[in-house]
Amino acid sequence: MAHAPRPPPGVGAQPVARSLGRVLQTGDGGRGPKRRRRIGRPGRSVGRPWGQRAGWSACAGCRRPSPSARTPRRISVTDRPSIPYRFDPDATAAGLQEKYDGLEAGVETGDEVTIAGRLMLRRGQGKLVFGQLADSSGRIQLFAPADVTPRFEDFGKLSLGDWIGVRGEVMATRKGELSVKVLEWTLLAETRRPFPDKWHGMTDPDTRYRQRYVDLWVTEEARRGFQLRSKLVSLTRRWLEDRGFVEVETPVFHPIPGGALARPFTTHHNALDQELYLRVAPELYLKRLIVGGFERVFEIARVFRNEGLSPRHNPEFTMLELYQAYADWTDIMRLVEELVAHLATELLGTTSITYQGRDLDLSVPWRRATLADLIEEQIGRPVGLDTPLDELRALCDEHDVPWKDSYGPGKLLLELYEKTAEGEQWDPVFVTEYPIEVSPLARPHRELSGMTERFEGIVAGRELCNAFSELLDPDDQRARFEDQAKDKAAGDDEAMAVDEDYLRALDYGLPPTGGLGIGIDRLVMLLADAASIRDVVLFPTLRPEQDQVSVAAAEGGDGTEADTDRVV
RNA sequence: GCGCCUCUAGCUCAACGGCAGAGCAAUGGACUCUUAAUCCACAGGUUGGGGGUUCGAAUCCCCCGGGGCGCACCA
Repeated sequence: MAHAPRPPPGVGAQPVARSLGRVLQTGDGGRGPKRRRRIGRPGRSVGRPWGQRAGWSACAGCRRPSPSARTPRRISVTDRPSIPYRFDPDATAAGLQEKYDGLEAGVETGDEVTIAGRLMLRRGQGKLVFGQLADSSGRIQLFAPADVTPRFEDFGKLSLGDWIGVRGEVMATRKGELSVKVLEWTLLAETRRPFPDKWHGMTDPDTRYRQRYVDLWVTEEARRGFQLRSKLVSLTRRWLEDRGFVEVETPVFHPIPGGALARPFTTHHNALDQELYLRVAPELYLKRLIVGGFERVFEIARVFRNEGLSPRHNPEFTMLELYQAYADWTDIMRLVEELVAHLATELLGTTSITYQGRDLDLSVPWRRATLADLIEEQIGRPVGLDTPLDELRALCDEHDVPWKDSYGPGKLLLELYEKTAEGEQWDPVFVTEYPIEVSPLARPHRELSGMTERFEGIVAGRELCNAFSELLDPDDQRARFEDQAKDKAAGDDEAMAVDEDYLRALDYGLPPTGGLGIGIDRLVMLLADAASIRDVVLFPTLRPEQDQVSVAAAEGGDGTEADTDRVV
């Protein structure tokens, strides 16, 4: 009710106020609950779910237009106390659907339950109202006959989207629809804004991302995706803990950004008067922990990269990184394929999945192929680190791969691979043997000079993980850092800096270690069949809405110079 | 950052140089078994913002803003 958009101030409020007053009047007229539920802590009587409310009738003359919403208030400030402080549902929609599955049409069970949720559909039938209540588990029909449901008139006037609590009897209608016959009900929250079309829902991506709270109620797939994400993370933790991995938390603020080739966000700590970077990877801290004696560690780390947005990139995203002492890259390959197959089996019941309409086989073992082999598959010519620079450059030109004079053969190979081969992969493949030149933290290959024991897992044409036998040698690491620093000095924003403390840690001795980083968002995309990373990130990074920017500007400025360094 | 597309009622969409419309939601009413209920009535708009062309602009052009996709960068 009262959802006419943009009403003139003060108009349209009267009838609404009156009916609303009734909605809030919870007098039970002799039809009180059989068992009064006690809520609040023992000894205190803070609001009773079905009890009388004081003050509701005072609202008729005090209505005024809502300051923010386009729709007028239906509950005045003085009415607010009639919303109970607690509510105790003892059943869920899905739980009832499961428990009473197959209940015969017309049966009244005599079982009373208390449920709560949003009213998502409503169908009036004169002296009978049908509703559909949605909670986090699912939906169930409400059955409200005039001679049974208290404040029947008001029940029929509830807005789609209102939260209500209901006590009622489990029954099946004559048509066989499982329902709860409403014996008591109370308003738990009104919606002052109309919900989107009950059939078409919400399709505008911008609105879905900005107002995820609405999207989650109206878009089934959205809920499913995020539930899957939650389960995936939980299963991953359990799986790793079962294998002796210890979960840790390392700093988000890094004095020296490291662990990945990426542009960091910068910020400033006032008390330390210190520039800090938001981490682009937790890698160097986790390897310090191996030095410190944690033999198997992992972190599910939110990381931040100051780079473009795309359907596959969000500036903040979640990486699982893990490090296992005494393991090498082959151990990590097995770990990755087993973990992913385990997650697919647990979440989807199979390793034969469909992604974006195309079959995808995640079953173990995954294919192994060298980076050079995959390039050759695409361009029909063998290449390697010993291919003359001129030839590699010519090949790049031939395949529209841009290159710079500073690129050595390793970088040229990587560029060729990424532009010609990576996107062509579909079923999982471990791409092995990355050049040292492009792998500043990976240990040199035990047999091939110029190469590292590094691999990436590619699934559905995109990188899912990056892993290697870790570089142990402090002198080699220092040399690699210095090469990176040279690039950085030459203007490469993504190059690493020399991290003296990390080198000191290596001086104390890092044992042979296998390490891994998996993009959790992309893994969820794969298993949730999501086309965009924004479908698996609850609140993806967006340009702020205009009026929010002005609010932020007005509230900012506490006089410190840090204001100019705010990370946006 | 560049290119293409897009923005119309709360939501989903029409109208594509000639009176801005429909369905759902809302509002008033009818209905005791509905399933996106149905039926009657009623209301709802600075067509993202600004400028221009035109007798006339939601429609064509320019600028600005939001978003989507692609490229670039990356995971």
